Amino acid sequence: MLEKTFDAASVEPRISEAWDEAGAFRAGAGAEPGAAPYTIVIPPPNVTGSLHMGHALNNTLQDILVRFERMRGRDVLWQPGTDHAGIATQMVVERQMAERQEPNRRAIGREAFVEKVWAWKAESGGTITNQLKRLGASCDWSRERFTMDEGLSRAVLKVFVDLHKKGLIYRDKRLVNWDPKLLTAISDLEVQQVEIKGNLWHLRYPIEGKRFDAEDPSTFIVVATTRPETMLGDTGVAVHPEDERYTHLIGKNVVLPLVGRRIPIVADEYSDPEKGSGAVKITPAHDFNDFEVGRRNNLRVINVMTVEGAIDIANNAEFLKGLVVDTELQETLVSIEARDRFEARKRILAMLEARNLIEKIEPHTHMVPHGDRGGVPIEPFLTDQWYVDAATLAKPAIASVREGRTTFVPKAWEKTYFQWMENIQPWCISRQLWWGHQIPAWYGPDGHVFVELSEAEALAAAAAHYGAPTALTRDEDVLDTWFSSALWPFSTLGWPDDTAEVKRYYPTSVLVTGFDIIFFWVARMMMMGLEFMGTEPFKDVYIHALVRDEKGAKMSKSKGNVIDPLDLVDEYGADALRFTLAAMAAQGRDIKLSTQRIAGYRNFATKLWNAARFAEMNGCVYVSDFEPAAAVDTVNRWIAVECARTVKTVAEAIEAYRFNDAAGAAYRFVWNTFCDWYLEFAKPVLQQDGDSKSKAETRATTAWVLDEVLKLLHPFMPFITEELWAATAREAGLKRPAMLVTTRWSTPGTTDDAAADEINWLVDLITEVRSVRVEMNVPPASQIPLVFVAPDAVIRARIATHEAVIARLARISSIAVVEAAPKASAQIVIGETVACLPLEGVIDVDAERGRLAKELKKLADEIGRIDAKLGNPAFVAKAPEEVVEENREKREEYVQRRAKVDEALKRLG
RNA sequence: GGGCGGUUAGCUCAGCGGUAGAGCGACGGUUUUACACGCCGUUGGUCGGGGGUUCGAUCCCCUCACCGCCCA
Repeated sequence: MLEKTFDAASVEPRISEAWDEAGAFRAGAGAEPGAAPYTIVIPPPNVTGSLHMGHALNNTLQDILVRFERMRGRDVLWQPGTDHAGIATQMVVERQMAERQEPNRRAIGREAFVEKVWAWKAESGGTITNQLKRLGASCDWSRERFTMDEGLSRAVLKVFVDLHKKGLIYRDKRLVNWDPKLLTAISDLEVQQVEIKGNLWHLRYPIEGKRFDAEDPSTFIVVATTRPETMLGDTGVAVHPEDERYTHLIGKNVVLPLVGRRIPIVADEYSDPEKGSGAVKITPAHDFNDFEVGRRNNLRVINVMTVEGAIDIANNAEFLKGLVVDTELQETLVSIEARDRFEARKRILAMLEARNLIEKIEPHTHMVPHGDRGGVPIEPFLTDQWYVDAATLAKPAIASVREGRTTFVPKAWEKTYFQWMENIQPWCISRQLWWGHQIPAWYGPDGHVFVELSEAEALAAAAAHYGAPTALTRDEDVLDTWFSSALWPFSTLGWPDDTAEVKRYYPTSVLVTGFDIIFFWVARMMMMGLEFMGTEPFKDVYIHALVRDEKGAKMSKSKGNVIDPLDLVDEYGADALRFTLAAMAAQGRDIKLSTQRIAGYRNFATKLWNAARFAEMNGCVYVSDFEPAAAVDTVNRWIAVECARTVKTVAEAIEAYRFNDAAGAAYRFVWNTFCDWYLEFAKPVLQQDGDSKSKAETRATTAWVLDEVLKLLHPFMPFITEELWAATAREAGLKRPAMLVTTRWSTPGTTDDAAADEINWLVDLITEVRSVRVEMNVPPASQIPLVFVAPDAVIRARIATHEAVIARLARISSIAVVEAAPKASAQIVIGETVACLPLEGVIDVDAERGRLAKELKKLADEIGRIDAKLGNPAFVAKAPEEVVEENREKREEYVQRRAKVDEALKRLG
């Protein structure tokens, strides 16, 4: 006997273990011989991460696809793994070392530090994969990969070296986004714009050759800036060429306050006459726009900061070049040198103020770039870094989507993809970190670079180049983590080795991910897949929504509105959470998650459980050769047809990534069709004494539908369905040939319109009787007679067939057939049939009259509406034939019904 | 400033050329032996405003308003 309720907490671990023991998730498990492959690579979560709602949604959807295709007999591989998350992981380990008061990484050296990171990974790196298992994610865990694995690292090396040899990776000196906290370059994508309430400082820069007088605007030019501390590195002032206020100054110099450098006033369209004063200071070493302006106008590039973002001028030859160290500059050097950039800002402003060089201070809200990991404002910084020529690699990747070889679902995301890909910038891939793939570049004594797969090959190349064996030093830097993630769809399958898995499982079937990493990851996989495999890495890209809190706010730690999916699993069960996410995963809209909704789907799981209990209690045991199409009883034929229809709907919806439609169709069938109606119809048969053919058929049908439902729901609710699959057999003393996870998806079914008509009539009848009972205030417990007025042969047969059901579900004491409607009764029109509830002395005749009159009016309105349409010659002429016909038929139905209701009303007198 | 998306029942959302659906809530009833995480019934919407195309518009086009997100 099944337990009274489904206990997710105790069942889930047991089922997980059983799947594991059966090897049910292994690549190809349960596949038909010769089946086509179905591959998904997991978006590798960050190894330092723990499961959040986004992961829960992302992996639930993938698991639905994977379980569905596995059950259909495809050769399924769901490839799991994690990425090494260079910066994040290095930070985690450094923080841990600090907490333990251990010497920092520089003190212990690179090798020892990297060892510590590996040790950390061995101990804590499995957190998120274990959490995914709790969700039921049916990845082939035996194939789990990590971007720093030996094999994946070889893939990285090969890609780097090959791209370098093709000229698609190169070293360049450019301004990069520098994180002064983490001391590394980061890519454009890792920069987040944060709105900051700052100031716009209007500074007076004295014109060379004039005696500065704060009262006399002709002696200075006002520049507006949000970052006054960078003024130390100013090498020009730009004004718009057509800005008449400044034309006379173009070509003149200003004397840079606090420093004394003569810097030119140049004309450049970058300067916006509408903004600030219309004149802007140019600091090419510390601003991306200024860098371009400087380049156009031949301005010097003077870096005035250290990598930590502190002022570095006292021993800075480039800064001091051409300067005379007078008392003013001496004061500046003493006061500002080595100060952090924000402290330097305060001091510089104070010094400018003291010299009356600040014209005004305007509060100014603007976007300030921050490093997404370090969280501090990034500093544009001039350094040598490695770059990927993304523009070249992007071209075939754009074509793939344009020409439909890879499709985004929903299609709207293709626009986003194109927009970014068509304006793509060189990708800075070097990072000044220790944790990651060290760049395979070695430098000779003269700085000549050798990029090879190994040190030995580099040395050999150097010997050839220099004509003698030459010592080399390896580039210290590592690669952006996304560089290795870009190879994920083939590196995880064993590439660059020529493995059977690469041949079989590449390209993958679909990539499931959130829109936030289209740029970071999807685009880069497209580029690398095309370049190295010659084929797009995936056929479809399904972009799902973001999970938000109930109010629609993005979940974030700082807002404190993060819901831990595992808390929900604990409270409602993994199945309920999964079903909720699937049901809410409508394309193109974010998910506002509310616990009420999850509770609702937990109730659904309970409903399913109870239906199985009911079946069990009534001896509904699976009959192995049961053939639904051969069923005799109408209700059995009907439910089999409804079930088959649902199977089809759900399958088509999953194929189209319409998860909410799939979940909705399954839900409605199980609850509203199977439980609310079929099982109720079955009760009189199942609960009659003795055995009958009908009882046996109903038992077999119930068991069969239940099995179909378990299969249908398994991709969404794997735990409860797997549990019931085993339990329903066990209780009957049977054993299933296979676990549900590898059992074949449901078979195509039959149609039977006659059965559907009959059951729809029955449902309408019962619903109407119930409704009238309530309206007429018939006490719920009382049984009342039902009288059919002159039914035809078909209806008579239906009445005879379903008498017991009608009596039970509509609480009817007796059913009779008469030629004329009894007086003072409530009358119900079902199609062409009139049925009466003779309630002489019970019903309120006026109320009944009102009820019928209301219905009559409704019918008249409908008919009027259709008449208006059909009376419109343009409609009849232009609308499609079937629409016109449909309206005629509908009108005919309404007219007939109106006649019946009208008669009923007249009978009341 | 540029781009994208949204605005449908009290709430959360489906639908997207033939005048609207679900879940939750609300209200009323119900301990009928699968299930009160249940059952039965009821209520509830000029589909953001305006204009256009069409025989017909929640659905297509234009426009306005408000709300998000991304990029400057």
